[in-house]
Amino acid sequence: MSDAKTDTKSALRQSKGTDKPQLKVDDWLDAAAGEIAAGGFSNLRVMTLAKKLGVTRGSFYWHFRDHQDLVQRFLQRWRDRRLHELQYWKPQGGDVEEELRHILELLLTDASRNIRRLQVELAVRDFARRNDLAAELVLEVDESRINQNCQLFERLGTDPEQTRGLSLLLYVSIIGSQVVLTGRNDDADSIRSIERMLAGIINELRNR
Amino acid sequence: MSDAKTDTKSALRQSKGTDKPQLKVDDWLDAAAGEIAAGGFSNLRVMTLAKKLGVTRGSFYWHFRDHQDLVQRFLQRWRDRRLHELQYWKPQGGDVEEELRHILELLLTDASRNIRRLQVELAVRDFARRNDLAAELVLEVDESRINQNCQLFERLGTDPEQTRGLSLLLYVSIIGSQVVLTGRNDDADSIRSIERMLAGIINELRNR
DNA sequence: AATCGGACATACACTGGTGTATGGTTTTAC
DNA sequence: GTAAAACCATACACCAGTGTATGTCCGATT
Repeated sequence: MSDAKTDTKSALRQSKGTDKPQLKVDDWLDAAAGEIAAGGFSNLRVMTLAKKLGVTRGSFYWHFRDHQDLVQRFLQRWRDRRLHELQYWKPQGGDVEEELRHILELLLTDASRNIRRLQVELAVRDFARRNDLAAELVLEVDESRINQNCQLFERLGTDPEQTRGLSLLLYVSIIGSQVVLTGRNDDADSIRSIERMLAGIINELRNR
Repeated sequence: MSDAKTDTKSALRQSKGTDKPQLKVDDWLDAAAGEIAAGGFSNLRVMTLAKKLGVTRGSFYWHFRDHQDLVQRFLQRWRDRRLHELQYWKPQGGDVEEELRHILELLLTDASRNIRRLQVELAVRDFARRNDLAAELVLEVDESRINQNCQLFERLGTDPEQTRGLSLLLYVSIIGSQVVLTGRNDDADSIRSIERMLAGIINELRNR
């Protein structure tokens, strides 16, 4: 009996690869991202994660204090990454027209490509409606991204009075199109349509 | 013992009011709306509903087959109501400017007033990402509302080529602003800002 | 080579939630 | 006013999931 157990165990270890990559916290968080993307935060089960990673829950409770600890660390990592990726865009200072087109492409079309990141973001956003920490972090991220937009429009020479409004409109349009259009058959077409619309509007307002 | 029981029971009935309004299906669905608004579909517990309504789960399982039945009927009622309320706006055919302003007011500012309806809508939308029926119904509602917008812009004499794009933009902006801005301190201000922005844009496009 | 801590397994207790069976009590219809 | 139907209570079996305590293996350090 105990022999059989040992057999299956070692076999399992081998099947997981000759290298035995012991799990780090980030591995758990990555797996959590999968679950959250698939079914939201309410679908985040410790058992499921463990099964998915090929270990038992005993491992989990070594890395994390409890379920809530997992959630909090996940949220914090999410915020850190979202804030960090903003720094990455800033330079690029060349032609304004080109940049605008590029930004829109990046924000709308490209964002709907890596569906995983998008699903997670929507899940976090939904979770923020009933979790204080999530709400706080989402607020922080939103604020940063809207400010980013403001800086963009300032550089494009938009009427300063309209800068904030335009930034807001752009942002809510992006989020809205993600919420409404993702996973539809006319997905790409509609996004293109909105993208052209926004580009037209911004040009219109600049040339006045 | 049985006397005591009967006493407490009758007392309880009295405490619930001299009229003893036996529950109908819609009562359960209304209560469900409350739970869903507060914590999403994953927060929809039969026990909680029963406690909230002052009855036991025995009542629930008379009205509904099971938990899933509750969810399905709730979704269907939601769709029916959303589709029905669209009919209610249609006429109003007077001044175009006035109507535009009115529509925007209605869609943005007014919508954020009755927070309950909004919370439910967001919850349904989130649920639609992992439930086929919800996804189907949300799609249906979205389609109808976007078409509604199209009809509006056609009546306003917008360039027919841009009608669809503008309708989409308006819709995703509304949903987006609901997702992003609800429950913030600068809630109303930002919504106003977006509202003015959209009004300006639409006017701009019409006068060309 | 002995040990010590990191990483995981196993087993148990406990909670919260569903579904079902059965019986009791109101309402309604006639 | 009574019988049927609608409505609700009680009690049980059952499951999924968490948390915890304790045991085990394995690699690195000295």
